Amino acid sequence: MDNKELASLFSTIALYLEIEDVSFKPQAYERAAGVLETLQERVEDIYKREGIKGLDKIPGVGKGMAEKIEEYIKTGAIGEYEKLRKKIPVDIKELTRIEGVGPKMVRDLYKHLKIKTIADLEKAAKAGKVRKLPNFGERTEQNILQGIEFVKRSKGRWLLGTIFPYVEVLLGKLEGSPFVTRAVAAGSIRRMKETIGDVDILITSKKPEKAIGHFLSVVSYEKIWGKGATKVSVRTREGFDIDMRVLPEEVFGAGLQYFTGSKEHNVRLRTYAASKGYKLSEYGLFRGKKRIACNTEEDVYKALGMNYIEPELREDRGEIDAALRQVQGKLPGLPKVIPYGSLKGDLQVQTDWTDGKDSIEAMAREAKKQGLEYIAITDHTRDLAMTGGMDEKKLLSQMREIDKINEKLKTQGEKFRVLKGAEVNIRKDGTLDIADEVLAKLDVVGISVHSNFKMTKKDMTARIVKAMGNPHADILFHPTGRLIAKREAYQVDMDEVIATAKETGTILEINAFPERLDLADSNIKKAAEAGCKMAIDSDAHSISHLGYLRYGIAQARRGWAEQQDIINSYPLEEMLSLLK
DNA sequence: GCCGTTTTCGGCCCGACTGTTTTCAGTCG
Repeated sequence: MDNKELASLFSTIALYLEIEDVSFKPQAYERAAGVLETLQERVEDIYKREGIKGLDKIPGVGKGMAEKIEEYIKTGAIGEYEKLRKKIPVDIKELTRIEGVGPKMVRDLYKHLKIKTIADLEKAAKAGKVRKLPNFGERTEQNILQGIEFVKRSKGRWLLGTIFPYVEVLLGKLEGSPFVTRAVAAGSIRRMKETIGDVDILITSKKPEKAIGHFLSVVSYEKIWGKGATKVSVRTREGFDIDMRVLPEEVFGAGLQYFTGSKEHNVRLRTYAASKGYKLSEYGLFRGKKRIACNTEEDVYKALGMNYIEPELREDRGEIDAALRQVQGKLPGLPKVIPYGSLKGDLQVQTDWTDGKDSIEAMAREAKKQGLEYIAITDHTRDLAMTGGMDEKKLLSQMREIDKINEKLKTQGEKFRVLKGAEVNIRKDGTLDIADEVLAKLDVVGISVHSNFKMTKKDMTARIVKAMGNPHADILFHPTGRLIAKREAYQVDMDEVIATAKETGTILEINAFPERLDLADSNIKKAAEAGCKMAIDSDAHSISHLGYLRYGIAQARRGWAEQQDIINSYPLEEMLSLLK
């Protein structure tokens, strides 16, 4: 049983309770579901160790839900859920994925037409039955059909690395309009979440209608979901949604704060504001009718007695309390998260010696161009045959090649250094696939798991821990092996890996490749708290991938990491001194 | 059903847009 199943059950219960018009409970279940979704430890393990009391300690979980979790662990089912499902036997989760369809609509569709699934609904809508229901109409029926089309095609969330470059270009086009004063991304893009559901854009303008017209002229859209005086939302040709809102310049700060989210952060912030006698909305912070703050986000947080909170931290993971503590001079305050653009090197780069597309020299020159001072060439090793993995002999010959390139760069007056490295495979038994005496000659030894992903947690942990004990193993690359939306992380005890990293002085990687982003933010936070050092690497396989470093920095920021935690933000010699 | 700078009971974020209505409920973010 994993936490996600339970989270899904709870959010389904929330939907059922909304159908029944129960007040407040739905939010409670929804909140608990959100917490369980991202909880690191399995609830089953918590229960085994601390019993129902341990469950009660999970934020958002109280006595009632703790009992339901216990019931689920013991019996594999939750009676309450089964009861609700029997009463309204519909695939509510699936149906509410359709844009515009919520619990109440599901209730009516079931009541009148016995609709239980998306397939039922599609059939009824195509037959024109839906429009005849009370409070439904032709438009609603059309929207439902279009929504169903999207659900069918949708792959769900999009990788940050896919959406971010698109949005950068779009913002440039928006700023080019005389009707647009400012254009910024808000929402999960601004928080740099690893995946994005849809894109939120905020602009300020004195002529909202014209600004909206300009937006529609520069975006290639497939459909307009809705359009009002201050807001428009579209589905792009690429297949994701953009919500754009126009704000008056004077409330930009409050609006940006609100639309940046996260929802959980805002709920907590508003609740805190209310407890202090304020009202916070996208139009500002108010005391009674009087507006106290609205121009900038800094003003809003400051008026609430807090320091500015970076967008990447706004996930309701204790940042509000930390900001309050900081102002009172108490610890721990907010972290001073690592700034963008502060990396001096990249410690995982592949080249055309194995599965990369570009030469060592090309990678070096591009990295230099992007402001770096060093890169480590870390091509794959022997066991990864499909990439042309290098054996000791080939590795030694690559090292000679790197010497030549460094020499060449030096004679051309370029202040840049190419480091010798490798991405060495951790075999099933925890040994490495390159001999120690060759590893000793490398500047940077990365180690990683590329085979036997399906081992038990105990065996996988032992395998990785053993490899980290190798005196030449500098950095554990992509520590959990996950591929976002493609492959689950392998089973590994991260607490033990983090403890071993600290003990052995092994660096943990924050792999910036958009579909990896591995370590995940929650593990970065743990590693930083444990005092481990980390490295943000692009894992570039071509010159165009070197720009991925910014997603790694974003991930580090989301994990509350500071510049001192990240070894490749240090100058070369200092960085090297931190390796084994 | 949860939770506590309102602290074990009494609250629980706030506003825009849509589509159906004829004053508003539902949905979304």
